[in-house]
Amino acid sequence: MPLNLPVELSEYHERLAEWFDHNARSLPWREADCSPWGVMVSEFMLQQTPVVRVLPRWYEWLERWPTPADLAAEPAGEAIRAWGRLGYPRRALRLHAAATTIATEYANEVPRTEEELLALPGVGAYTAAAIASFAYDVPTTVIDTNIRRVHARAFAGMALPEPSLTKAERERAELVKPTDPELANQWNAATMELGALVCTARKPACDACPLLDICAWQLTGCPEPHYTPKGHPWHGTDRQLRGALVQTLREEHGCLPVTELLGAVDFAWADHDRKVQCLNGLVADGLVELTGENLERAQLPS
DNA sequence: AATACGGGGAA
DNA sequence: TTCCCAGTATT
Repeated sequence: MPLNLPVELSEYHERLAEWFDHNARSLPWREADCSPWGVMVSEFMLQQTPVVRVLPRWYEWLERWPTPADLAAEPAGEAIRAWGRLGYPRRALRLHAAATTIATEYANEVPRTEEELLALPGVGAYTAAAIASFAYDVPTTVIDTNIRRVHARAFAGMALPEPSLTKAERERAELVKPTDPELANQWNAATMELGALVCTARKPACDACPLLDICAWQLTGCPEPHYTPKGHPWHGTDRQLRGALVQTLREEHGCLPVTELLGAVDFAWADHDRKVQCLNGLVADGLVELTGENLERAQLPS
């Protein structure tokens, strides 16, 4: 891949490192005394959920469940309840399952290699790389939505990256990463932070960017995106309905008659059949459990 | 390669 | 309203 940069790569590395030193947010999972488990919990919570919403939940979780075994010792339903409204509660279910594996198969220590991490439920390419790099200083290549956007702009002159991650992007990310292991890990964190604070999707603060004069996007006149992202609906969807059902059970400690559960969720667009379908979907996903002689009661998994 | 999967806050 | 957020798993 021809990068054809206006300056040496090391110039990008040095500028971003300098910027990161002065501008990085102080986040608890970045503290030197944060455990790999703390990093892992943060990475699960941060999958599609912004930092500001994650922070309070993260403190609660780490205080209540300081190690994977502490979480594994409780029912999965407690994880779903403590997840609150972070969204995608299956993440809580998978984090609980991953904690169980770590407690039983890894002596309660979060694994260090990407291969082992990838085998855990809820851990994909990004999360495995992030835990390895941030918790264990493994100088691997981390690629998240922020890093993709920074690379697309700074190195390819594009307003936005392609809708889905490409092989070319992965190769480029390898190419631009510092060779020095310590610098590589800082580069991972710094690039992500630049994307979150300055090189944002909506209205980038280019005047505050340390790469302004060497950014390919700037140098080509900030072209518009070559596509328009398609938003996905929310109101009237199964996801809204499922979310309301789970939230009802979250607030209800213990079990609830199914009729009462369905009655508690009142959307004009959702008839009884639709609610039943969604409830069954939640049961199939392991997010809800039916109990009683005729499965007439519902609860979070015990 | 597409789609399902939550939820809230900013523009 | 629309778009975005430290994505993953399934089809």
